[in-house]
Order: sequence, then C-alpha cells, then structure tokens
Amino acid sequence: MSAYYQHSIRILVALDCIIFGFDGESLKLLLIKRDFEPEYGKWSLMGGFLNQDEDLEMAAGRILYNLTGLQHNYLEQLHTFGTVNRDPVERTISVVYYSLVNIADQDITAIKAHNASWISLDDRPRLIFDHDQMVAVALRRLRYKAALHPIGFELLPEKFTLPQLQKLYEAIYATQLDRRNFSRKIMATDLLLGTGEKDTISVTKKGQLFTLNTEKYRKYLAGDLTFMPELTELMTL
Amino acid sequence: MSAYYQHSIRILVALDCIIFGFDGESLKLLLIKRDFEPEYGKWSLMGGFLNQDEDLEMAAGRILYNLTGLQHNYLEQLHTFGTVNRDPVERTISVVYYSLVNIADQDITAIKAHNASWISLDDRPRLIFDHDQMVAVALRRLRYKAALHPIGFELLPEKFTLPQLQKLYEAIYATQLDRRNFSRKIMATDLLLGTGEKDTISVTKKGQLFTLNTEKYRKYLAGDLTFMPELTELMTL
DNA sequence: CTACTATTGTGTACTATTTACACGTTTAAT
DNA sequence: ATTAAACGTGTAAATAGTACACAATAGTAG
Repeated sequence: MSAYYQHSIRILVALDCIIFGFDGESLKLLLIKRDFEPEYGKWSLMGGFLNQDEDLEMAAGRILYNLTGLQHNYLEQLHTFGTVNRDPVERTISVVYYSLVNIADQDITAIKAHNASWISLDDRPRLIFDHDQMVAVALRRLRYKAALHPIGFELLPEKFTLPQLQKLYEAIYATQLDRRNFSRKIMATDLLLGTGEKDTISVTKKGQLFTLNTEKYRKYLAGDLTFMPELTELMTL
Repeated sequence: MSAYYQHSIRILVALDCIIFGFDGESLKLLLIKRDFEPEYGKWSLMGGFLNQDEDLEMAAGRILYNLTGLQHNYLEQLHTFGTVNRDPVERTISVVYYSLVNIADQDITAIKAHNASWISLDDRPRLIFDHDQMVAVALRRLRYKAALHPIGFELLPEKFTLPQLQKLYEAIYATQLDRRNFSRKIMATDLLLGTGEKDTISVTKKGQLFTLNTEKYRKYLAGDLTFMPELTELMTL
C-alpha cells in the first residue's frame, strides 16, 4: 500500500434512505420509530452501514428492500452529509439516497417489523441527528427533479387517473394547478396511454384510467425530452 | 459505543475536486499530472483524504485552496462515488465537489507546484480511476445548474462584456446563441450593472464592461428567481 | 483621411407557449 | 327526475421566445 494512504483515517460510512410515498392526498415519508440504540424511541430515517463488498447504490437498495420488501424502485443519490459531530457516537458520514415508491406495493409485514409508518410531510415529527436537514434537501430535490423529468409516476399505482396525477403534483409543489391546463399539458407529452377502463374510487363522474407509455417515459428520463419547465419557478418554495 | 456500530467497517474517505475555468474561448479543467504514487505520471483530478476533525465541505475547500490559492469560490457537492473496486489500492469512497473559478485569479506558483494545468474540456486526456465519469457527471450538473441559476458569472472576471458572457454560455452548452436575443434576455434579469468603461481586448468596436448586481444575484442564487429555463433543453446534451 | 471590415448595440415582426376562463357531460344520491 | 360533484374539451388574451435588419463604433489598409 502506498504511503499516501497510510496516514489517512478510516471512518464509518452510513446510508440513509428518504422514502417518499403518495396516498392520493398528501406526500408521505416512511419513518421509523427506533426500537434500538442509539436514540431509542425517537423518529429517524431508515439507515444502515456500508458493507465491505457492497457498492453504495447496492447498500441503499438493500436498506430499502429490508424495510419495504420493494426492489427496483426509483432510487437516486441525494447528498453526502459529513459534518464532524453529526453522529454523537462516532464520526460517521452518511450517504443519503431518496426513493419514490407506490405505497400500495409495500410489504406491510416488513414495515411493521421495523416499527415504521407513513407520515405526512406536514405532520412529521422531529427526526434524530441531521435527518431533518436531509428531508429538507430531499424535498427540494424532488421538486427540482419532478419539474423537469416525469418521475412523479413512480409514486402512483400502475393505473391512475388524471385527477390523481394532478393531486400528486399539487402535493409535491404545495400549490393549486388548473385542471384543464394540466390535462392539456400532460396529454401533449404523449406519456399516458388510455386503458379505456374507468376509475372505481371517485364518487361522481369516474375518470379514465391511464398507464404510462413506457417507451416515451424512458426517453424523458434519459433527458432527451424535458417535462414541465414552467414549474421550475416552484422548485425552491 | 453501541454494539450496532461495533461490527461495521471503517473505510477511507477521499475528496476529489473538479475545477472549471473559462479563458474566453473554451471551458477548461484544472488537472494534475501526478508526480506521486499511485498512478504516477497519469492525469487525474485534484484530490485528498478527509481528516479527522474536518467537515466534508471544509476538506474540499482545503484541497481547492492548496491547489489554486483560492478561497471562497463557488464550491458545490456533486456526487459520492463508491463502487467497490474504484480504487485498486484500497476500498475508498470519494465525495466529489465541483468548483467554478476565475482563471485570472489563480495562484500560478501553487498550480505549478502541484504539476497542474488548465486543459480544454475537449482536449482532456484520459484520467485515472473513475475520474472521467466524475467529470461527465460534473459537466451535466453544470449545464443543469447554469440553465436555472446564474452561476456562470463565477467563471468570469469582476468586469466583463456581454459578448464574453455569451461565449461562456456557448462553451458550456456547446451551442450557438443569437447575440441579440441573448443580450435582451440577460438585460431583462437586471443582473448586470454597466460600469461605463469599455472593453480593452476587442479589436474592433469595444463593448461595455459590466459587473454583477450582487443583490439581485443573491436572490437568483437563493432560488427566488429562475434564470434561463429555456436552456433546460440543452441540459443533458 | 477615407473606405473597409469586424463587432457591438438596439429594434421589430412573427411564432409558440402559457394562462385564464366557460360550457357541456357523466355518475350517483336524493 | 333533479341535483351536486367531478370529468372532458375548447378558445381568447397575454407572455415569452425566435428570427432577422440596420445603425454605430473602432481599428486597419490603402
């Protein structure tokens, strides 16, 4: 080993996951009430430590899988937090990922086993360490990203109606959107395929159910097309 | 110490800095030709290891300062790279920052001492480890960010002309912009203050020199205003 | 010192996009 | 059958973006 490396310190590398969900009304976070030390009894994000033979992304996926039973979700690295005293037990840097999941797909048993629950962003309790800061950064990133790329769909079930999609965007940006303009805008992207089926939930007129046009969707995600740039104004609200 | 922490591994945390500059013609990177091991003689980004009592951001700033003699530059965390075998010597994760500096302000002695040079993005040599990937991510981020926030100014001297600013944007996005529309667009942001002075470089008609309206600039950076959203199309080119 | 060239500064018409707003249709409950 | 709530589609006005034209300035060549 090179002398260059010899004198440097080795420290703990944690991973924390911010897991967003949407229940049709408000944006939710999957948080755990800790039944282990340190900070027993307090609320925190789901986390863990990096293993020896594990890439960062793999580790984040493992933690997400353990908690939710979900794999192949939208998972993106957010930021690395490394203030000296952020973890009072031992110097630890935390690589934070955020994930978008469809609440309906979750594994309830796994979630209960971890003492986790879905909590509305607005009602969330104070979290341990710098986890509140992590959530704030994640929300900003979600707004940033969802304005330019159609990642919102990751939060919805396979089939969804236009009003559902609109409610989601309104929840993300904490704003009201014009139903008619929203509809035209979304339809112009060619991202939705009508299924012919009708919504079963709505009490009055039932909306048409759509699925994602996955081919177009991939193009948008790859960045060949941008989505709703006019929302960029709301990114940092 | 908690048993929870006991079994986890501790690993090396490196920092690498991607330093962008602009010489009036093309975007440049400050790269070092390594006169030390490992990978002696090859090109790489400027990097180092995290110290015990150092925040991540401080460490990145230290590395940047050591190389360029510059402080208080634009410095933003980019991404953390942690593939298992990214560093063949020992498992290391690298927290990567990117910085925008005004080439004219640099400390030439410090740069020479580190065997560093400014290299055009287009002519850059192959870099060690995963540094090429880091640069690719940084360039994408720069394009993303510069379309929505006026960070480009960080690359220019205190006083600059409109044509200089335009050349910068053309370099970042590898595109041609209409001079007249660009001018109107920039002026509408109210970000520039005319100094009355004239350019000294230009051979023919000398353009007016501007400085940043720092008050407006801060508002834009804070995200209260967005900059050139129509460029978002070019973000991922 | 005049004509020429390259580059800067400002203006205007045209097109596309966004926004604001209206009316008819469907579903279920009374 | 009537009513209320929510869906679906349309259109005009305002805003923003694009394409293009011409005059002014500073150096250079003859």
